Amino acid sequence: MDLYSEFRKYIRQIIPLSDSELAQLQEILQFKHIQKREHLVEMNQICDKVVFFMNGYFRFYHFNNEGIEITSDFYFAPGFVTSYTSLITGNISKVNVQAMDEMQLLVLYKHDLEDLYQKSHAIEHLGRVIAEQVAITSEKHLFSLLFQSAEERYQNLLSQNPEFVKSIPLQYIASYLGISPETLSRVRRKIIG
Amino acid sequence: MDLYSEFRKYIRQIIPLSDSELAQLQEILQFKHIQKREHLVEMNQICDKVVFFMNGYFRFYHFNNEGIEITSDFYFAPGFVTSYTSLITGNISKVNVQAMDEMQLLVLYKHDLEDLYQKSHAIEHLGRVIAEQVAITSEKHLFSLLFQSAEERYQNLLSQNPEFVKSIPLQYIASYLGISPETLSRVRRKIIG
DNA sequence: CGTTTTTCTTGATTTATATCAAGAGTTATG
DNA sequence: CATAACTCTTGATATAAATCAAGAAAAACG
Repeated sequence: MDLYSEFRKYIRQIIPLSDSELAQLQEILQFKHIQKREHLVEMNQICDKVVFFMNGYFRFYHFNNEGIEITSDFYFAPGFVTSYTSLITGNISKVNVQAMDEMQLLVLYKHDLEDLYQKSHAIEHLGRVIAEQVAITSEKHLFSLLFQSAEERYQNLLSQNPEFVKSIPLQYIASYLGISPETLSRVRRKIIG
Repeated sequence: MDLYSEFRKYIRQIIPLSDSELAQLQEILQFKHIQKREHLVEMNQICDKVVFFMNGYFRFYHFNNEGIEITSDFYFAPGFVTSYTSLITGNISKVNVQAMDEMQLLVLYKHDLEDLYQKSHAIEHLGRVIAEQVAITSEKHLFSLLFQSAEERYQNLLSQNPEFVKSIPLQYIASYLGISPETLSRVRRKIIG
């Protein structure tokens, strides 16, 4: 199945769209290729697009005040990815968004998407549902940092997002959990026994 | 100005709504009174409403595995408040939502709101904008926990949300910043000099 | 494949922050 | 307004996790 078919299938799983609305959405898509380790969004630049992808995953990261790289998020296929806050506010992105595999992308530009939101109630609805998912995911990560210990956070990740632990280098997982790679290594040894 | 007028004014600041749409929205509002320290949402119960409030603030909190109360969020007037994840997913709320002042509330029930979303594109748009704001706010808090030290987080809060530090007991601020009250006290002494 | 590069683990030490304990302010209340 | 009930601060000590350092394991590459 090609990328466009996958896209339609994915959208239809979220909300029912008429053929005409789906066609409208598909009309604004732009095809793009991205290399492994290439950046979809660079820190300190404004992000004006959302992309759809069918394989691999993206990593979000940031350099803190000591110049240390901190990973804040992962987005797995299939789905949409963007530097959400930058897209919505129009301010510069605080994070780099990096493709962790070679991928085919379908790009939706903000300008075109906003036009569609105005034209179509159903597509506006899609936008709301996606915004709600982003909010929920972010809150989950926030709560794990605020409410749980390093070990609980890792256990929680294992049960909630096993694909993270399977596919992502542990140094990035550690950073996402707000701990050092050494601490994660010790937590894992303790758990596995 | 009464609560309903404030409500209309607040909505109009976010998006332009016709008189008829505003009337539709106002029709589903239910008036409610809440006492200081009373809970709008109880942990482990499903939240099926959003409320609008004009004074005071709400505190979100949770009990961690050791039974310690952790504050995760504050919502200041004027605005909407709800246990967002519970409202969207229909699952039980992980947090208590507590009124920190005596307040007058305008309640919107999920069921009524969803009807309106379907009927009115403009109100669906309002829902998207609010979801986006929730996502952005949550990401900001998440980033501060992941990227910054205790001291940086407090400095950041002082500049970004000075009203928090002015109105909220320090023990709750400390918890929101992911640190103990004693550590916050020491950070403050160091900063003020 | 064998070599280089990256990733992960382990131990020793340091550090930031938590915890414990007690007293000083501050706010609420009979 | 006096007493009680919180809230905040300060010091002493404990602890979880970071950092430093080096080697082992795994992955990438010519």
